[in-house]
Amino acid sequence: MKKELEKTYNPGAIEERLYQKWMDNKYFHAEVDRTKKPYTIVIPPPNITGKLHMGHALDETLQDILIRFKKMQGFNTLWQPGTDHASIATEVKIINALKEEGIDKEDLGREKFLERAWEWKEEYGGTIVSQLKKLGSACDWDRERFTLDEGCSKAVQEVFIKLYEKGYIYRGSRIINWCPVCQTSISDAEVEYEDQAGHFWHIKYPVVGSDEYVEIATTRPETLLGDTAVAVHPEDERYTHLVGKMLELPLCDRQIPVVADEYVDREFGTGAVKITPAHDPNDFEVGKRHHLPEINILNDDATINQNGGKYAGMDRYEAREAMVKDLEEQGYLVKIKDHEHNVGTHDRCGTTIEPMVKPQWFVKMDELAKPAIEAVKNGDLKFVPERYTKTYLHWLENIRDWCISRQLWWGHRIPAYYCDECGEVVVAAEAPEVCPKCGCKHLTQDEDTLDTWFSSALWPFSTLGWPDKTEELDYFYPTNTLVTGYDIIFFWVVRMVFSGYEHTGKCPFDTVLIHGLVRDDQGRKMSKSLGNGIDPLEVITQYGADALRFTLVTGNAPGNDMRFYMERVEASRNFANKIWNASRFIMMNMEQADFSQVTLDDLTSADKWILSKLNTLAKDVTDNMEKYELGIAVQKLNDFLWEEFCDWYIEMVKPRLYNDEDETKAAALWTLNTVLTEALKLLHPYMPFITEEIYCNLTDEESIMLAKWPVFKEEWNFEKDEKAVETIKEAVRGIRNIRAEMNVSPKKKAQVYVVSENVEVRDIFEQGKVFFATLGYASEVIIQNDQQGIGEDAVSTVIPEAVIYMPFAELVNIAKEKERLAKEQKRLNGEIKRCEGMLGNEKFVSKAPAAKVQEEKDKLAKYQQMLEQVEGQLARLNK
RNA sequence: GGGAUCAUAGCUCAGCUGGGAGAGCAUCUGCCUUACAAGCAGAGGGUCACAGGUUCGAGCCCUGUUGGUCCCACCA
Repeated sequence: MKKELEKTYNPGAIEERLYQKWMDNKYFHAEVDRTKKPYTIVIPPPNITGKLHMGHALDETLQDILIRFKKMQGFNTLWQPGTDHASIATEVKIINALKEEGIDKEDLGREKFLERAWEWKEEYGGTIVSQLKKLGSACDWDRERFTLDEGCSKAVQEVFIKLYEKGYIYRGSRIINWCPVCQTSISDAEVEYEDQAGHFWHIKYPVVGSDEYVEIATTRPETLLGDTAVAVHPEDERYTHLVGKMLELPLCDRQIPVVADEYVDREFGTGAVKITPAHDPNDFEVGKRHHLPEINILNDDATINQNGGKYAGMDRYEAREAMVKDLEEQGYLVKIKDHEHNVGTHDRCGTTIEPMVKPQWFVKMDELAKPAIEAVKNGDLKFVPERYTKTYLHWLENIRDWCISRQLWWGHRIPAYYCDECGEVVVAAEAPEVCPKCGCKHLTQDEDTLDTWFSSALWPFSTLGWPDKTEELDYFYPTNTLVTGYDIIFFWVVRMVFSGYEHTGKCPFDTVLIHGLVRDDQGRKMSKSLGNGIDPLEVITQYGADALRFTLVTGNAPGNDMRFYMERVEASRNFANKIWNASRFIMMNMEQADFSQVTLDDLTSADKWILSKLNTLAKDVTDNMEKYELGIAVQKLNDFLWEEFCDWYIEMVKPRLYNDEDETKAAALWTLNTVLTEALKLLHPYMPFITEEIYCNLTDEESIMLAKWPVFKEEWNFEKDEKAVETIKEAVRGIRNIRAEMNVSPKKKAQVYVVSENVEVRDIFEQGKVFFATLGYASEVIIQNDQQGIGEDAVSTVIPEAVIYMPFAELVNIAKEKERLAKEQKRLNGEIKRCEGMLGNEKFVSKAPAAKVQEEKDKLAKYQQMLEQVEGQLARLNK
């Protein structure tokens, strides 16, 4: 007994139930099964601080589509889920939460702070997961992981020690990016540059023992306190005589040398550059070359430290103001010019970063980058779309060492121990009991934790059990497709690839599917500050997860940004409703006849036509999906289901369904049922909920997730019938067109004469007679080979090989009809001219493929024949 | 400064290896036709940014121009 469906599709009523069913039945769960080929995706782990946003929704939808598709294709699919501890993002949130309670992080202490952090993780870490479930994500939740869980931590430790022993991880005092608000170092990738309106302060540095002075220009006058030289270009004649001389550093009781360095651009500014090795990356390099001292003038919160004399204690910007004032008063300030410059900010908090020299841990990148570069060159790794290969390569080929230590508590603590006595550094999994060098027992672990991306870099294999040699790792790794946004290629993709090669010897995935950003209706980034974000959960509540998913893959090519607005979701919802109602219609009719004995021989042309179309659809959709052209695939599904299946096939079949005497009724039902079932399977990856609900009601099968992916079947390929039905469609469209233009009421039925001299065409119409009643408002269809019995007042439409006549008598507006025919005449003449032009071109005929030439010849014949008919009609009316 | 990318219907976007321009929304005209008005039928609307080139043939390939977006880069 088939259940009846409700009149409109109500996603809220079924989504939760179906997801629960999938979970209960363990459809998402994967086990090692050597008889099947694996297909694996690791989820880009969302931050535990996160709330589901549109970016996630897009990312997860793409992955879910691939997983469901591959599962139906027979792969043993694993979608490995999990979350990221997101060290800095989370730590900041917890600090803020503590602040509200009036608690300071330092006062609380590391241990207690971490307790709070774990509590916090338990409380909020589950939110994002429950939200992912609402989308329908077929993740294997039994295997859920966390970047800070035991296994992942073990992997991190293993990697750190291994790289340290290999000399790829080192500790050193180098210039790093410092965030004065978050009070931690950050990597180059985390610095976001933005153009800011600023100034150029021109300042005089007097030459010692002379009246001369050197004028320098700076955008950061406060760094003057840390200057240890002024550099000029070695070939700059303005300054050559000063090289080696000493300058008086204004406001400070110090003298600094003039050095010559090729780094200086003579054309820029005054051609003389103040060198502050401790607070500028370039100056740092210059300082190293000239053995200049590094004077740190900043505290960790970017206030001036004791090296700043009277300015000590001031904030960096306060000090700037005060110093400029003093410089002016003392006559050192030459001028102030407006100047736009690039300022580095911390991508998390927007604070202007301060370059500082600090002891930090780094990963040496040159060797590690090599296999990652090789991977795309030898084809082991492929980007979709391909253009992102360049982005990836460019970054790797210009990579600098990666600063991995962070002055944070929430994260993997660096497994390095320092001897309090002799300063020996020990890197080990366990704290050493005694110092291996001096034997004392006083060792202190490094206070710092690792960059959060250090652990995510290992995600594809740490989640599968690495460093242990697990069955899962052996079977599911390397994974297949990685789906992520172009904005984290540097942060994550690059690091996973070189980590994969280094630690497992393999590329962690073969394809990276890159998607763009989801923007608002005006093309702006969705952001909290703008308040223009659309909450995916609200969209799901209002329109259903299927509609949201459908929207996110429709009309978009891989790697492109998309605009998101509610009208698009409504269109998707309408499509879901269309499927729902078509299914409802079919199910209502199913019980009226037994179609279990129907064979292909029983099918009519219409049945074969739609079956054949479905067959092609299965092939096309599969091809598109294998090429990651999901937007195209979904468009084809939409067109097939809505136009071909609903608007044409179902309408064509109705007369047969409503007539119990009709011998082909069972065949119609069989076809309706078969085509719908197969089409639902093709649609399932995109709209998992509605397809599951209908499929189960329709078939009594357990789940569409267990169904086999439809493939092209030679026995469902009916070219002749496809052609025949297309001819009928053409005729019906012609009839409708005339009626609409003549303003004939749908209530007024009319006779339809089909005149064709071609027996085969007459035969097609003979078989298709039944369709004209409902589709073409025909009261009677007369098919003949001449114009016998057709009144002079009949209107007509010409299609290839046939003319359709409709006697409307009093309704006909002869003038209008002539106009219509004249327009058609003109069109055909144009087409003929085009064909003749091409065929008259000797080069076309000789160089174009023969099939193409033949095609044009056929078209020409067709148009000539039609033109003749149209002109015949005109002549008839002009009589 | 380097690189990527975009410019197609009123709006938002598709257009796969070059072979007669498409969708959704919007607009206009008819229809409550017993699956669906979240619907049906019909219509209008595009020198595919501009200028060259390759080709029998270009929205698609090449060069340049204009305008927009993004990424990278140490110009103090």
